Amino acid sequence: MSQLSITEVADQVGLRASAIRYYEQIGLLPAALRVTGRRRYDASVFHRLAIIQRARQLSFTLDEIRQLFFGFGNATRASERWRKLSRRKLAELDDLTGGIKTVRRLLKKMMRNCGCQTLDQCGKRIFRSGQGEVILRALPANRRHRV
Amino acid sequence: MSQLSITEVADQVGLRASAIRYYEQIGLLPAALRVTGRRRYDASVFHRLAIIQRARQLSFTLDEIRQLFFGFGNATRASERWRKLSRRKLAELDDLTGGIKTVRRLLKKMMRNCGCQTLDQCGKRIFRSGQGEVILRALPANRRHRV
DNA sequence: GTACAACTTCAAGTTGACTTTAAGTCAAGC
DNA sequence: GCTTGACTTAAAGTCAACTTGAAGTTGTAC
Repeated sequence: MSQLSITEVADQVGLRASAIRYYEQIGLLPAALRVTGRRRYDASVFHRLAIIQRARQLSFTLDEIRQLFFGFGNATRASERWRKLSRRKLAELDDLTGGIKTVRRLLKKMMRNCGCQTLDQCGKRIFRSGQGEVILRALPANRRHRV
Repeated sequence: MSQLSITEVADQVGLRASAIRYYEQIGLLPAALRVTGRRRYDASVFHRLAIIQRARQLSFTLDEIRQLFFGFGNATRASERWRKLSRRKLAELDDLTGGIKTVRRLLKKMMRNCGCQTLDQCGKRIFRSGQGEVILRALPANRRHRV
């Protein structure tokens, strides 16, 4: 019964087969059983993939998901693992939100105050006023790229 | 007087020489005057770079900065160019902020509600509950990487 | 017996904004 | 004449998370 091909699994969870192979390759999924060379899956792969996809949805990187699986002592409860990683991620999101707010403020200021005819005028003004730094750290993209 | 080497320019604006060469290569900076093969700059490069750096700070991509310079009719005022691009960027940031809020909500929910002992338990629950999609589009990183 | 689909592996390609490296050029100082 | 240092170019490397491509294998359908 529970002998699904990689394509069947991929279709059911909305991933490409290549993504599943990739997850196996980087150790996020255990090496699947092979039958005459082809991967065969049982239902347990859906639980693993559900965690991975939920974690991706929570903006965790594959590396962080690896930490979720393997970065804790064996006795550490799943809930504690999630909480630890989630706290870190919330802090990251706070940073990012702060950066976005700063950028929004600057954008609005630019829209309000710039009356330059030419970009060269603009450049001179900006140059004279010196420039501040805003460092934005980006969210892991979480894209479904379906190319 | 106004004959600066690429390193002098780079140091003054806090970029690497390689970044300036790269900007020239992709057409963001006009090809610099060469004296026996070496680039020589006058003060005007600072105005160009000031715009580029301010735009980067506003989270514009190099491609968007190219639009700022070359994507408008010659008669279009600088202020109007900025406003058009800024409006678009603000909309992007709104999307991103929305995505972040969703992720924050989900992270907190996970922290509150998960009491799983094992990740497999977790996986089963998540799998049974089906999964929603959150697509986050990331900010251009704006990093000073100074490796 | 052979065509075909569906898989396999391994390597290389994608994106953006650069950096790094390799190999070469040039003027100045000794 | 030779070294040094600052530059030049073109090409390749970086990061993440995959995808794509090439070349090969397998079981089944005709």
